[in-house]
Amino acid sequence: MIDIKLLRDESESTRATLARRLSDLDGYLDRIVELEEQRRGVILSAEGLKAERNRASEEVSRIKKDGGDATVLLSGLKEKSSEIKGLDARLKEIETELRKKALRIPNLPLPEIPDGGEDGNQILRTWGDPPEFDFEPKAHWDIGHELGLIDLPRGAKIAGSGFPVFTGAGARLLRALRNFMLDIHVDQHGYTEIAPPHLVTEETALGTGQLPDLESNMYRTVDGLYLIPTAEVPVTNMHAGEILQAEDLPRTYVAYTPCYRREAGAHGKDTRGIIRVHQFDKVELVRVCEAEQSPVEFDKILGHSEVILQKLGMPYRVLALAAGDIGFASAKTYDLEVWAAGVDNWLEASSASTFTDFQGRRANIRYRPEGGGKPHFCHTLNASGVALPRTIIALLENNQQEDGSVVIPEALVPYMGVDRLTGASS
RNA sequence: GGACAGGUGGCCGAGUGGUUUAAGGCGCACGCCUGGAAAGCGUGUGGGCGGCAACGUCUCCAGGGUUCGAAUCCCUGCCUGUCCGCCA
Repeated sequence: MIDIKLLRDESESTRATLARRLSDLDGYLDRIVELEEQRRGVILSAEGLKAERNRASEEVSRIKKDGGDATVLLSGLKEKSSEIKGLDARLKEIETELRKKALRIPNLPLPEIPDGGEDGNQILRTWGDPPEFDFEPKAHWDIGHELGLIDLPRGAKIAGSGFPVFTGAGARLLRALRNFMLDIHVDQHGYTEIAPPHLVTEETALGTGQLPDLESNMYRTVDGLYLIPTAEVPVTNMHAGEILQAEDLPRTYVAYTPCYRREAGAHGKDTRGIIRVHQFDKVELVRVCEAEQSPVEFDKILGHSEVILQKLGMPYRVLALAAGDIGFASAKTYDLEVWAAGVDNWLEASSASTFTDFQGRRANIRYRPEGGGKPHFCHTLNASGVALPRTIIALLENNQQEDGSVVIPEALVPYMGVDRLTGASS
């Protein structure tokens, strides 16, 4: 959520920063500032009256105690009281609209990120070399079908397109990758493992910023709960409404969960196979830290994601997203795109973001500074560590052999139990 | 799902309409005492909003209502506990 004081006191620079997102918010911002002024005016009048009422009430109490008659005083109070009630109702209206509007303002992009929309994204560096083949590499949907790993038609039969079924060694591969990633993040990077609920309340989805912006991208149950689109949502919100101690920060969490995305109207290009699906598995990293620490924390969390791809030997590149391309809640996002030889493309396998105090403000996650003092909003960060389907795509496509088999990366062999997928076991 | 009992500050706990602008205790912080510590004594100790500040105001699970005035009375919801039912 935007800090309305910023909008009020540093209006021009704040508006200029928001304008980097390339969406027109001026009307909204004007209305917010207007409402904020009204709000303060009403508070001023209401509180003045309340102070008078409280003093008079004390007086009534004293008179009654002494056995006196307070009738005269009471008749005047009745009017005052209804006036207060009116102002309070008005205040509530204003605050409701103000909150509704403010919740739709995206986060302020950090100064260092590139300008522009998707075209402004910058490739910062590349790790590893795309593999060379003496034959025409196949796409993962063919490999997955031939080796009996992925059954798309049956998934479509059960739940519709975009719901893959993993079978045999394919299912084992998911399990192996999940455990491999969790082990690294827990044992080597020091994250606390979390197994969160997969359904969350509306308030929770508001806290991390999926609502109201991405309403159409989430599955909603008849009970009003939402299926999580990422573990970020339940995990970050664990601390909603809490005041943490600075010395307990950063809090670092890793969670494996399925992710559910409606992805309305996403048919067509780049959606074949399991590139873009309605349900997929992901290992997610979340860090909650003090405000000053978030730049350092960003480098850490990004590095932790990279380790996974490096250990799996997957070529990838790091993309700095432009201000017009980052997500609603993000202040800065780097994507890790993994190379996939069969589809001949870079695929986003991880997205690392810092949300500065945006989510902290929405979910009311605060910390008390060392040495005491008023609480501050926490900064939150997350990164995929990493998403499974695109890792599987890269693994199958990059490691395929001319005989149709797929070599398992060495680091994953202990988890898979075999060093090669041949289709024999599926 | 049904019945009953509850939800008060960091924690325990008192409080059934008016100095509760929340008693008391624990914890914590500071001070006194001490060679040092413990004990003891004293002082302080939540959050939000408005205000340059003084200060004001709100906050006893949440939201409505009654009243001049609500932690306290009424309604709705959420959560917790116990028992029963159902169930992986």
